[in-house]
Amino acid sequence: MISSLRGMNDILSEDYERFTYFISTATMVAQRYGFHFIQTPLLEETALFKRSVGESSDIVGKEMYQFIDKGENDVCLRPEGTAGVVRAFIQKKLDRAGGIHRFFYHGAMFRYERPQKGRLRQFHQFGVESFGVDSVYEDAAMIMMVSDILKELGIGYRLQINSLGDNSCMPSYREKLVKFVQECKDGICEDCIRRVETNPIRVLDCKNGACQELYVGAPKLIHNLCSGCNDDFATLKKILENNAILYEVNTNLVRGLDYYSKTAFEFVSDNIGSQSAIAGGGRYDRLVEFLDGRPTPAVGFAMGIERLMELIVMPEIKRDGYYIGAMDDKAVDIAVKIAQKKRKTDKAVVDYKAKNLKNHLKAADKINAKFCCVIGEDELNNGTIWVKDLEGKTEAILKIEEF
RNA sequence: GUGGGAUUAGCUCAGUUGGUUAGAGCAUUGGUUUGUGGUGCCGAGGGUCACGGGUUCGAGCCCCGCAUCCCACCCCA
Repeated sequence: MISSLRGMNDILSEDYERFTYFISTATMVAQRYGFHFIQTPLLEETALFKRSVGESSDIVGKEMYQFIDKGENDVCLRPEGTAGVVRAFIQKKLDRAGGIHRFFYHGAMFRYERPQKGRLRQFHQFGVESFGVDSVYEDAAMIMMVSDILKELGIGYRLQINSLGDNSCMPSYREKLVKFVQECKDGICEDCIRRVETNPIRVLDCKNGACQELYVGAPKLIHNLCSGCNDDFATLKKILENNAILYEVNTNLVRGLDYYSKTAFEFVSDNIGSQSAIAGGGRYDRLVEFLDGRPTPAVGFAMGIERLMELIVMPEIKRDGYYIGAMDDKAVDIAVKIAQKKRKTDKAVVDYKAKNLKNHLKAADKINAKFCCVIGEDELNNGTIWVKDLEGKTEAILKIEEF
């Protein structure tokens, strides 16, 4: 037997119901905020991710499905969604056109990781990207959008926010931090020694307890912001408070992708195990320029659909459509004909096997039909059909041509 | 990539110190009180015990390998 590749799952029946329910809910909310759908390819030039996500990140460093195609191009399956959207934005010259452009997307992402619950090699994200708005109100809108989606789906969460600073305050902070970490170098873990070289900010969210103890006195990003970043962060908190969004400031919150600046946020659930981040995002004002576009402020987020699917409270399934059966083989043809008529507007399922009324009712109940319709001996003789509303428990005998 | 646990019917799981034909519940399916369901009763089908080796007279059970899932690390959504 051939089975699916490790960390790559089929989505069917009940899972698919959840999946589409999520997509339609998230789409509805994104459209309410004025966002438009965008679809970008699953396969992109490897350089796109190296330049945007950053070579120091684990995603690019060791988790990409990368290969040389038949035209000798270095390509890879997208490990995240933002880079492709930004690439499309620039390629369509929307950076030159100016104005505001708001997109949402959803689709498969690929990372060669060791699978776990809530962590797959092929997984799905829903994300939005906003270009051309530098106001921190847009950052807040991102957070409120995620909050709205989660509320619609009945999902509880904790929101953590932080500010990563911008070009005028981040570099000097980084120097300060590197200096601090190098002073306590002897006590820190191997990973942190590597991080100091590659991406020093990442030491802050090291999970190693010994490291964390050493970093208690480390300079905090939040205390080293320039006045612009500081004001924006204060404004962001105020907007969230005004709109009744609960948050906690996590000064160690660092986004895993290099392109973020200023606002960073993460939505966390306590109910799905260790892969607890269900949505994350922030501002990335420098990325468009990095990818050869005109400097354009931007902010966005992404949600992990498989992680959310575990948490979604599905609305109650309502009885729907017609079940049509016969108690005599001679009536099956009539049942099929009726079904074809009903299918112009409704769901109709025919049982091709003659059986007694009780069994028809059982079968109709099993498929959650609203109406159980049966043609028995009497009905066959009179040109009628017996119809029972399984919800209201009322029944009637109708002329077939009137049904 | 590192460490740990699990894998028996479609699903959830029993299976004694290695010993005849591997069980249950649910699901599926047939019958039934001769035209009233979601909640009766009786029956049936369904398993190379993940896969590949080994030890043994004999392996679902012990040993080795391998795959997948789960957990922790790592990473992140």
